[in-house]
Amino acid sequence: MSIRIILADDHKIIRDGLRSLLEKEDDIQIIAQADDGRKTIELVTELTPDVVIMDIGMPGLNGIEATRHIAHEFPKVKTIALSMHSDKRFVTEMLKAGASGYLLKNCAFEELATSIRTVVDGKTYLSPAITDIVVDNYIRSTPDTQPTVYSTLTNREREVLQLLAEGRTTKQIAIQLYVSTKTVETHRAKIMKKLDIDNMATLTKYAVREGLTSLES
Amino acid sequence: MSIRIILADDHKIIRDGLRSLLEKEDDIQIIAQADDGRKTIELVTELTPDVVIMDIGMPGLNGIEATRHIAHEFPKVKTIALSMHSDKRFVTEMLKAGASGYLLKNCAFEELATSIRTVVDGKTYLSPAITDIVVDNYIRSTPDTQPTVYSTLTNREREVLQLLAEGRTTKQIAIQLYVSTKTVETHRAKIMKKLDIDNMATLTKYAVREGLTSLES
DNA sequence: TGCTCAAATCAGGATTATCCCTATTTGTAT
DNA sequence: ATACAAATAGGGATAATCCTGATTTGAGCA
Repeated sequence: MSIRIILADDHKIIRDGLRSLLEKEDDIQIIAQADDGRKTIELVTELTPDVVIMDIGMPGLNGIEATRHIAHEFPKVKTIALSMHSDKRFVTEMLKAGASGYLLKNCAFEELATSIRTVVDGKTYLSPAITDIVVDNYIRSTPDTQPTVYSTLTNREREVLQLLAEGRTTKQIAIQLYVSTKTVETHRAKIMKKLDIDNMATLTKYAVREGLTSLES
Repeated sequence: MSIRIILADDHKIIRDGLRSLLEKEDDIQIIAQADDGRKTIELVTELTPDVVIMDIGMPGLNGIEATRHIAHEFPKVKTIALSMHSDKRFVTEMLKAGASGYLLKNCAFEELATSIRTVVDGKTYLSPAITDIVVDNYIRSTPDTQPTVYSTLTNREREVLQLLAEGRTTKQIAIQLYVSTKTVETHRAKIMKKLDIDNMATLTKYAVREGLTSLES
């Protein structure tokens, strides 16, 4: 009895490629494909597959919401997230939603096959890069709260980060906050250390992703 | 004599999938793969393939710049753009850069195979959705309503901007481009003057909006 | 052919920003 | 009462930035 799989990704050629790869495995069988979250849920309801390979970024209903729904309604159906992002928030949300695996799109095919057999076996499979994030998060987490990257920054640090990401100089920020430039420097250094970022370009992108500033201007 | 192809995409599993699909075609042969623009150029120089399947969004040197370089240095090597975007600006720039084909990632595999044979035959292949854009543009033949990074910045400046927005230091960029740090500084200064931007945060946002770099990482 | 101009390259020197380390004060939770 | 994180800030070394000026190369054109 082979493992029955539904592929969900909004890019057809990627689905085709994955199908072509998976067809080579004797114990794996693609039974359907979907290009958005809603379609995926319909197919799962109809076919109850063993595994869903789920892209995160899909139009309409995204992969995270679809996974949440499937995990709730069909606990036996395992979901493996296939994502371009190693962004912590996506990982966190996807795992909270009930995914049994999380793979990055730059992984090798062997990893996909391995992950499928792993989740069918009732275990969790994560890409190595993802494991790092999850472990890191676990180490930092207290029994009570599950701190996100966002909550690791203090109010003052977020304030400074926002101003930095809006393009202000250290001096301007110091004047605006009525502190010395050295203080602003210290805040920035702590922010960067906490986020493991060492340049303004990456820091700016982080701030945009976190909604602290917009892409405009 | 089969068609010799180089695959360039920064996601390994996508390359694997495409390879798996293309291997089924008797007249098509994958001779190498690359995960960024610079590597692609090196491989083209070394192997002179018939066709390069080129992802647009790659780190370091992006697909548009790589295509421009290849089309100029190796006119016999055909490039097919494989993109998630149907954004007019990407299409325009990719075709201007010298691409012989433009496919959307949600196309069917048959289209990819067809496009390869079409460009080898010396013709141009466009996804239907792309054809609409190009035809629409041709009919109206209006100049671009708003200038993009491609009209205001030189090739070298765009290259530097992309690296800056990816978080590289001046020194790293100088080393990568085999020029002095002073040269990189000059490019950056010119970029900022042209765009009327005076800080890295705003410059990074600009690069993201223009598609030179992604928000991730 | 010679001219012009933009693009790409780089230097010197002055000014700022950043990095790394250390330290004090203050509020808060136990 | 104490322990700890947050906010503040300085000193000194290193690196980036700003401003000015200069050379080379190639493309376009009278």
